[in-house]
Amino acid sequence: MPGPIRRRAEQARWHTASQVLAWLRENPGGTRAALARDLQLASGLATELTGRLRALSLLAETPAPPQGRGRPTTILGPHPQGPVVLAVDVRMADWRYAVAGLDGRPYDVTGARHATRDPAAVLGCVRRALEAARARYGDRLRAVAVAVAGTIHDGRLAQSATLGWRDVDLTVLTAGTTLPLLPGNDAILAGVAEARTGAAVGAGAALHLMVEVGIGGAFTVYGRPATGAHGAAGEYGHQPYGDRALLCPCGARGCWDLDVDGRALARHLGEPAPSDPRGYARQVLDRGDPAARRALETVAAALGAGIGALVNVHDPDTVTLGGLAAPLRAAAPGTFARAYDQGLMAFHRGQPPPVVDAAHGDDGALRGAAIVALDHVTSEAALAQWSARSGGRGARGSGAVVDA
Amino acid sequence: MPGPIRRRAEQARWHTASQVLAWLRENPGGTRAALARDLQLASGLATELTGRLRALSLLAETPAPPQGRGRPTTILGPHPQGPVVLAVDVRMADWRYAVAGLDGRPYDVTGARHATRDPAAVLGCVRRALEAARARYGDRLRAVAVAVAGTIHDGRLAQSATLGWRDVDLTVLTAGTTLPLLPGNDAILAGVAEARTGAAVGAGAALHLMVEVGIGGAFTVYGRPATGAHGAAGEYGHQPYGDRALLCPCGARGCWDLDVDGRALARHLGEPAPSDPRGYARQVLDRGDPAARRALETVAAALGAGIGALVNVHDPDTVTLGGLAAPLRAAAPGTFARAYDQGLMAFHRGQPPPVVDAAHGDDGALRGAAIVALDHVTSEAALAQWSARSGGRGARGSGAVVDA
DNA sequence: TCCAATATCCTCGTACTGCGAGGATAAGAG
DNA sequence: CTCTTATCCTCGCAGTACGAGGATATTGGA
Repeated sequence: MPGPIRRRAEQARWHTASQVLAWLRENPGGTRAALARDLQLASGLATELTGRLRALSLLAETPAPPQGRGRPTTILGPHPQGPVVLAVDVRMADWRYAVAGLDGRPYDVTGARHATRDPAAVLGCVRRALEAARARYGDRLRAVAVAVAGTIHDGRLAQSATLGWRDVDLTVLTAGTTLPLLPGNDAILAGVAEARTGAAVGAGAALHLMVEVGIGGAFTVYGRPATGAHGAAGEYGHQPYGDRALLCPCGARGCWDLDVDGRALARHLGEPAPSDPRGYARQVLDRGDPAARRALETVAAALGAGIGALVNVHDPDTVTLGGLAAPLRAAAPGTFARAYDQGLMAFHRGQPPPVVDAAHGDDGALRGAAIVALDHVTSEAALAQWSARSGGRGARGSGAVVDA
Repeated sequence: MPGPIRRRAEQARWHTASQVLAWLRENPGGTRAALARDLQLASGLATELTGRLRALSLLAETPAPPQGRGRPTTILGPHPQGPVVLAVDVRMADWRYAVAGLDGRPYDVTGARHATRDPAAVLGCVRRALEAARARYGDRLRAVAVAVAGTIHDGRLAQSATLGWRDVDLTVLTAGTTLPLLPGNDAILAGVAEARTGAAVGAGAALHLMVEVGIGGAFTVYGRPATGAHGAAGEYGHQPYGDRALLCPCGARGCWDLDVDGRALARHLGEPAPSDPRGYARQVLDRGDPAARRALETVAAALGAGIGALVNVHDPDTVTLGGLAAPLRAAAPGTFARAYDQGLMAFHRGQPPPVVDAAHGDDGALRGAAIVALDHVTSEAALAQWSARSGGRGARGSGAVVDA
């Protein structure tokens, strides 16, 4: 078995606790009895575990409303003094952030438009939000995840066509703190959100595609993204599925990017390249004239054909469409479906993976960031740290619920 | 944490044992002291574990030749009565099989040409080999892995251009037995072998590409292949990187397949489509005339460009070339390198993943099959089964080496 | 030849996690 | 008020892992 071999001693004891917290996020509002059933915990262990986690401020138990006969159970939830994470999404025109506790529900979602798109200025705003969260939550703040509309490479933002940034160091966000920083591509994080809590729940292997300016995406396996060696995987927009005559800003030729967004629509309509391809595309989608419809057909065909090709690569259970991809398909569903089918290898055509619209809309990346940060916080190593912080572990026994 | 939640009770106790056996395969001929160091086992635990595994016929310990001062340690190896697996590789013109023990070294490699390519006849031959192994090894035979030059989909062979098969049920190989059958695409398994024991050792994320008839490949993360939902991932040959005017037998247009193998060479040379594209390509590689060289340049460019595109998708640490891919690159290294570079997104060009020739040559798929089968056999669940078979688990203590 | 140094092995007491039986508890149903 | 049902808590037991301390086997040098 390859991969990093972990030091067992300090982590093994947190394995089950980590599973419990993971279950809590997958089953918000779940009861303790359901937990014991799902995880196949012996009744005694359920008592001990919940008691321990309660003592560590990781879990809160509130009496559940009785539902039929039998002794009533308790509802599990995040502890009011438990760890929280900060999730940030830096987008083209604005940025947003939210705090999330162990149940995964983001709260205090706040946002602002960029005053200027200068990297230092934008990151300064994010840093201030982080400092505010640190002031408010103190030691409870355990991780920061940042979704960016651009390519991440070894923790740096290698490039962003959307923001016009190149090689920006993101570690300044947490410099001087011990907070773990988890930067990620927005499309990848949106894919994570779809796979965990969105339209691809239940799919083991899921492909998410998101059109904004160009196209990004993510392939997830059981909700974990394939990020590659440096976190730069999923650059589907730079697959040469398109017209080789077209030169992409990325330096390659025939990039799919150029065939599926507002720039493609403008080209097909014989109009000048739009400065805001996303807004332009939304506007073309609202037009009803035949020329616009023809352009949309062409783009939907390019989208469908490329998705078929990516299904050949990844063999997903489900494909989800985010951003403009959903309305672009909706504008020409028949053309899309035909192109998709024709892009598939024959044996896929019997039962092609369903292509469904994303469930999280614009919130995908933010939610994905929260998920990734919480994954980090509920890892065995992080739980061991948290436990050390709050001074030793919960005592055995004495598991009586002292009520909320 | 997503993914199938496993029943802990019966498997937890085999976790460390599974790690030990995995270590054994990664460190053939390793000593017990090295094991304890690498896995950070307490000295007492190392004694108990090796003793237990020895009692279960999973491990053999032989006195190590003393190397310096200090009490000599023992060399760990597979037990002579330990479990074995059967690895099979079904190729275009022939098929081969081998037996492997827990150290992963295949032995008794045997092969034969196909008398006929009829699926039933070929599978009959494999089945007879399997029966022979069952007769010889009895209960010690614990898994069978079969590499096939074709697309696997939910355990069936969906299609094979190489063999000319369509929708062949492979479960007949083990029907009537309780042996687990692990079918796999040959390129994927060769990629596993490169990642674990070949040219991509040490690379976390590795991309393997193999040209024979068309092109197949695998993306592996820490030696585990991304197989997709049905095992059909990695069909890079059917990416529309090529000329849209060309119709592929798979039903799609512009498949990369058609640009990188013997069929492409024949097309560029104005010769009729070869019945044996692989042999034809080898022959063109041996010709020195300018026309052949031009054709090889074109194919090398198509190969390099496509690999660049796939690096954009997967972001691997290393790329390995198997089958004809290595000589095709060698025939026009400059052209290949340029096309590769131009296919990459700009930020990859600073430190592009190295493209290296595969280390296992023709043995890759067979070795990969052995690796996958041994992964299965050393899984926690399989070890629990093996232990039940040999009647209870090894006694505690009394760990003295009774010498080989 | 004998002794110190070294590296490893084995033994044993301790700690912690997890199991599962048995009884206690809190509701609804009649 | 009692029976049924579902859940919770207590408690003894089993298994894995830790780590200290001593035993053991070899080399190198006196």
